[in-house]
Amino acid sequence: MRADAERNRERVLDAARELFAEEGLDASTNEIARRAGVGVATLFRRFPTRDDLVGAVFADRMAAYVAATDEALANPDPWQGFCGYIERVCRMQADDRGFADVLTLTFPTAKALEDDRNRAAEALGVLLDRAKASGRLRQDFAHQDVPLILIANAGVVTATRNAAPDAWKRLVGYLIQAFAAEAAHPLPEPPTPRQMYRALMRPTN
Amino acid sequence: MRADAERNRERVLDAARELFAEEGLDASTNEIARRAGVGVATLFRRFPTRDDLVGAVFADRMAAYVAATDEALANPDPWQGFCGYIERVCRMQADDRGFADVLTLTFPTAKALEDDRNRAAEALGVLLDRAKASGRLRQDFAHQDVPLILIANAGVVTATRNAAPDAWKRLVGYLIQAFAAEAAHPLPEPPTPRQMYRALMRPTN
DNA sequence: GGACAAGTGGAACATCTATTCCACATCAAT
DNA sequence: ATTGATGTGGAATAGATGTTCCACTTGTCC
Repeated sequence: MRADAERNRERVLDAARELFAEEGLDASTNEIARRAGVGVATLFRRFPTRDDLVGAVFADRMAAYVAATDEALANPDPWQGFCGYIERVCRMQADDRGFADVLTLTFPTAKALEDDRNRAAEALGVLLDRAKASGRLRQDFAHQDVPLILIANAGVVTATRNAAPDAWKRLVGYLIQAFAAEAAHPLPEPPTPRQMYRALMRPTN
Repeated sequence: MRADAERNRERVLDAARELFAEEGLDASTNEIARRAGVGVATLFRRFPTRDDLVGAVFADRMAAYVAATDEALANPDPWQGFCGYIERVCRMQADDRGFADVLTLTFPTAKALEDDRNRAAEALGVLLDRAKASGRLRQDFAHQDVPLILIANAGVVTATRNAAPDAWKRLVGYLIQAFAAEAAHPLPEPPTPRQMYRALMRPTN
């Protein structure tokens, strides 16, 4: 690849990162190209589909997402590890609206990110089991509750981003208290893993 | 107004009610007209702005929303009244995606609905005070937490409507347990009423 | 049944966005 | 410096959607 081409590729990635963070995954390609200071053709030659662009832009964020589970597991206190994980991931959503979309919308989003998502899900299982075994996380907490939280948080983050950028902390604060074993009362059945998978796979919107 | 015109007006309202319920407030005007079996001009003559249409379609839903606070107040148990209210309003969102939008998006939505919203907010204040006085609702619950719940629920409802239509019950179950005084631990500050107002007034999306 | 105000459908216009195309510019190997 | 592969910008195409316009139709009142 020619040196100038590589430079332009980076400029597109930077512009896309910015715009996705501000406006979510549906930022317009023309606007990305404009902000990058290149023609639209340049964008499309490097990233023929939207997925290619999204995959490239969020590769590092997804790596951080996977790393978050590992760090949570590194915490000697299982409950603190769990709480820290939830807070951290929700903060990542608050900091980047595009990333909030990536976490709550699998299709038609980059295959490249899928692997990371699966790896995160696996580590998450261990984290939850450990927290339950410690007695602090309620026994009826389900894996599927995690994407449920992420979806709820994504809604709050999107709606309050400008007017009340910390509102999500309040929601997460309530939820974490509800997850504590001491607060446990019977709950409605969680969605099945398959249902939740399909919800995440829904075509945009 | 001519009799046939009145008939067409009803057909437009019915079609809009259906489409808004299925697809949310951003259903296309052309599609509404098509489903109603009338030309687009007919729709626009009766409802020159989107607001006029939205206001007419959701007038009765908003009335039901106001009535929900009254019914909650009619419940002799303040805590049950509160819980029933939250569940009921969230169910209304789940049953009608357009209504979920109306509740979480003030602008550019119908002025006509604004009055109802304010009336509901007033009755809600009484409901919350009563529930707190009973000792079952935590003292640090804020008025602003109600729209926060509605926003979170709207996100879940929108995302899981097809794949896991009951997922919202799980979220609401957790939240209600977190609202119980017995579970109370310190929380992040709630957004100010003014912040929350501005979040609801955000231009669509 | 005739007249005319009221009402109508759908074409037309204005925007917006994604995507493709191509005449021209630039790089880098020689 | 030449050359040709590589890369470029922006105009053009295509497909949505909201909104307006107007030649034609229909209801209603006499």
